[in-house]
Amino acid sequence: MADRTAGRTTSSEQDAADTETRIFEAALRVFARKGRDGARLQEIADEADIHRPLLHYYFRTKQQLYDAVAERLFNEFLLSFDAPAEGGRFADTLKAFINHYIDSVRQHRHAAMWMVAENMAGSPILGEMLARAFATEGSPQRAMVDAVERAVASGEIHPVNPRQLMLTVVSACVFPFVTLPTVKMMNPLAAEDFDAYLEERKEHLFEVIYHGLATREVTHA
Amino acid sequence: MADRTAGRTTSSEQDAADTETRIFEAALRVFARKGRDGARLQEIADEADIHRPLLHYYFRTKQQLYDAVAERLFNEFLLSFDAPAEGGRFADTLKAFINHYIDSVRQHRHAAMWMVAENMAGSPILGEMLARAFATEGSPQRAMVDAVERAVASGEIHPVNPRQLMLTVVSACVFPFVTLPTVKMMNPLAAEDFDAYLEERKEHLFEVIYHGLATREVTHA
DNA sequence: TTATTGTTTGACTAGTTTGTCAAACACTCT
DNA sequence: AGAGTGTTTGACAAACTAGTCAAACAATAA
Repeated sequence: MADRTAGRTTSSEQDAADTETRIFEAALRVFARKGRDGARLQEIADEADIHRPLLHYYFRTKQQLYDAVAERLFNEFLLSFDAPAEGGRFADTLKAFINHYIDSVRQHRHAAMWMVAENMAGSPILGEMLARAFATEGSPQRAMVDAVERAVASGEIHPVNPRQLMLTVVSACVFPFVTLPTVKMMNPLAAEDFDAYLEERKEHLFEVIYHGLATREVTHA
Repeated sequence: MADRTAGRTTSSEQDAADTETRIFEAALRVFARKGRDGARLQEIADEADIHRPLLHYYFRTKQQLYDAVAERLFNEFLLSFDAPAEGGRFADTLKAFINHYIDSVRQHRHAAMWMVAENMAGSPILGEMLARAFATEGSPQRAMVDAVERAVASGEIHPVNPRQLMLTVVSACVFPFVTLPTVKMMNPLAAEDFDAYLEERKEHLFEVIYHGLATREVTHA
């Protein structure tokens, strides 16, 4: 790869940056569609509108291209979350989290599917990144755990394992995108107007998770 | 493939059936591990302990082998569900559904991941099979929808879109298996004793979904 | 202008992988 | 035993694909 100096960007440097970006974005799309093994470098090159050997010039090998795209993608995805507001009812925090998560996955559907594929292939990298995020003071992920614990302490919600809860919420937000064709076939609204369906889903998730299904409150351990 | 007659099975017919079965099971494992594109026919042959051309003798092409395994796998998975009991509280029905679903996915983890991969590749076949199941009088899937509707009518639970609810439950049950490496890294118990973790998860899911997080009941539309 | 540096191109290679085929084999039935 | 059927084997071919390379090209700096 070119060693770009700190000085004024020249037109060739501009071209190079453009090329690299185009490769990057094309690779993102193709890998997301076809998976690492199904993707062909020729298809990526075509989609980036460059000659195939340039892929090797910028990213040595297919695997290195894949890894580079994956790492940036995962980072961007994790960084796309805001920390929940400190004060206020947990109900609002939860609602905001659900809404934000669904919007995020809708916008970064490729990234979400990529991460799932990586997990199914046994890769630990998402786990490592998430573990780092949870260990980082002030990260949105950590803040969410704290918010759950505060809400339990304040008595707003029942005692609950925050990690189980987060997994539940994330599952319910991400899974529909991962199984999109099935969801669209099973739900007329999802097929007609997916955005409207997602709004319905946001409401549903909040109602079920915060208030539960049962009509009368039951004391439970 | 051999046309097996209706008469007494001969030893060669037995051998052939064995071979076919071994191929089938090897293909299941390899495809589940590597995906359709990542899987090599040689690896399947090795794992089945046969010569590679036999794969073509029994299943014309790689794609046909893949399709054959996928179809049987999906069918078995859908058939592995029992219809919920007719009477009794919905709470019990829901609890049984969650427990059964988690156990089912644990046992057929390969199938679940395969179905997710197929969806991510855009395939409609899971949707088609599920749509058929939902349309079939007396199927477990249909029975679950009915149970939800009865529970709403009887006032045991708040009004809820049964399909949204089922998607939520299924998401929360399947997703942890799909993201297993991450789950194990984020939750010590999952890494140490996954079965115990799943028991914890069953409880958590029922509590959250049936009773909700909130400590006091709030009237809502 | 000319040298230098980084980028792009087309041609080529080496390895892999699916799929075919004819011959060898095993088993059953007459 | 011998014919007939279905199964297994080893060798082969055809296609594809990642990766290499040297030469052509473009832009800048001296």
